[in-house]
Amino acid sequence: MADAEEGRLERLTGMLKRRGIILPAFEIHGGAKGLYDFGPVGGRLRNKVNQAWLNHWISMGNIVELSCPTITPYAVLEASGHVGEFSDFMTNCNSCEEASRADTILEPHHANPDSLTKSDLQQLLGDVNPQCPSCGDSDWSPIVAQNLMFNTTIGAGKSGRPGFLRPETAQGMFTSFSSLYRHNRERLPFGAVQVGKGYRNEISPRQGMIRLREFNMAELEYFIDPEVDLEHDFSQWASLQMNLLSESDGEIIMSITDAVAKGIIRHPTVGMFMAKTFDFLTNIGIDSSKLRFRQHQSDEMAHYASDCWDVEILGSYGWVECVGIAHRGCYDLEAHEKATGKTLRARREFAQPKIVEIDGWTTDGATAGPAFRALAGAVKKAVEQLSSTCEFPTQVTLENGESVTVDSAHVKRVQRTESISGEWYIPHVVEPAFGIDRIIWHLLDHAYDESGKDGEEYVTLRLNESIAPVDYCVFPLFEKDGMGELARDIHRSLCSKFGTVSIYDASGSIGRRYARADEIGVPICITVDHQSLQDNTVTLRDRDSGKQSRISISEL
RNA sequence: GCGGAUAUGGUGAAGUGGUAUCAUAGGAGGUUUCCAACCUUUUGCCGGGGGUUCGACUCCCCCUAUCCGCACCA
Repeated sequence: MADAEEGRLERLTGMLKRRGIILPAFEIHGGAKGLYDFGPVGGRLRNKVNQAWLNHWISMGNIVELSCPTITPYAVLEASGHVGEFSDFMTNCNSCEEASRADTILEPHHANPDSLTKSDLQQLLGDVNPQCPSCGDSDWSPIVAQNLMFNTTIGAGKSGRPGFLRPETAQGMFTSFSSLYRHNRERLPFGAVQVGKGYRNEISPRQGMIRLREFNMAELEYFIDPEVDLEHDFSQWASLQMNLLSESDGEIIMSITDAVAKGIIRHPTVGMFMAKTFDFLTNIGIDSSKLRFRQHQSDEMAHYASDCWDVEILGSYGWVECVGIAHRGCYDLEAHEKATGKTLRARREFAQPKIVEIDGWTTDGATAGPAFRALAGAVKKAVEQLSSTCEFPTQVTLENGESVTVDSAHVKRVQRTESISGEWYIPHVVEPAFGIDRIIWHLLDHAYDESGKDGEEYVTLRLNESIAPVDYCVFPLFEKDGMGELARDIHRSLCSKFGTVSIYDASGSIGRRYARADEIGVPICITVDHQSLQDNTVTLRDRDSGKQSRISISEL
């Protein structure tokens, strides 16, 4: 069984290469690890999957599409935590030049070296001075952070600023929050989607398209008010049993509706995106029996996340994570706020304005200014903290620790009633993130059917019509007597329709041409024969059933 | 990054210290050709770089890529 599966995987990748779907990139120069081409057929496939994905989310009505640069300044990814999180700290042995990870060689000397900062590690390395695992010497170079992101310089020469190729598309959507907020008339919830390239300089790309250095990702950021319980209508998924691997209950079969009701899915909006993700994947042709949701363990989730579910799809490489749906809290917007000092918030109006009685003190600028000079600002702050019953003169302690005497001439009473109509808050984010390459791989894997009609070796790629890269093949039964010309006319007229792709093929026997079309998953083949010349009808042949029907050319 | 295996037409394979064989696919022509039919003809390959040798696809070294473990990781 394993051998048969192995053979299948090789035949599948061979076919993908032979037919121009997925190929190793730059092969004539020896190739490059972790980089793939989508070929003349695959390019269109990728595009259709991207478009289906965009359409699926934009149809929600409150989701907009963004396109942000892949080149990203250092500061953005520093704020997001990627500069720190995506790093390994490396040190070189000065004797044998062997590179080692600092946290690995310090493992015997610290409970959790992974948690240390660079300078802590450097300190510990100097104190312990461990032996090189390779040559036994103890002479280490300074620690350098080796990041899994691709470095680049934005600009030339001295004006160049450090940057990276983005490791995910999400950050651009967070940094665009203000624009999104304005566009959506300052009302939550709303979302933004983006499909595009991401880059990670993986130590070891493996397993074909499963781990790449440049990959296609599609991410959605859905901004919500944490204090509003969104109403999601789960009724359409109520009877749909899902394969769930939950953190507390293990493997269970349950509808998403029930899992949300029981609190297994901790947030209804996460549940809603899980259900809609299921719809998307099955709509484009992922086999629902080879799909499951796996909840992250608490220690596996990023510290800021409150719930995270992966969609795993079963294929030739086993269960592979293809989508992650995470409740990220306010982490991202807050991180960019902290780093920039800009406000990335939404406003929440109170049902009833809050009436606040203010009764206290402030300074009188005319007297306090000359009296306290440079300290006047700090004195004002301190005085505004004083109770309304305070009596002057009094000693106040300033921020810098100094103590000054404030007397009644420096202050004035403040008594007023304020009505506060609302407040600003940092929205929370639910993020479904899709690995498009991995999804495409599984679409192909699930669609690849080697079962010939009579036990013969015959390949059909049973791709869903919505993503099939070629819509029609047009064949003249013979390329003579005018059949070729008629077939070319039909081909041209199909191609001129928006979004329709047709292939004209007149070489080889008709059976061979059907076989070629089946192998790249063309749903419908159109054949022009002698009868076509007389009555303007053609044969339509359906890929999956093989059934033929005659229809008039005008009905195509 | 460590260990192991591999690298020959587009694809899948065979083989040799003296430039390569087979199947399949592709092009052209023929055949009333509807599920990889047939006939003729044609195109196309030793991953890259060094070394040994009169001569290297073959032997040696390095590199690159692929696959499998380990490690790492959306």
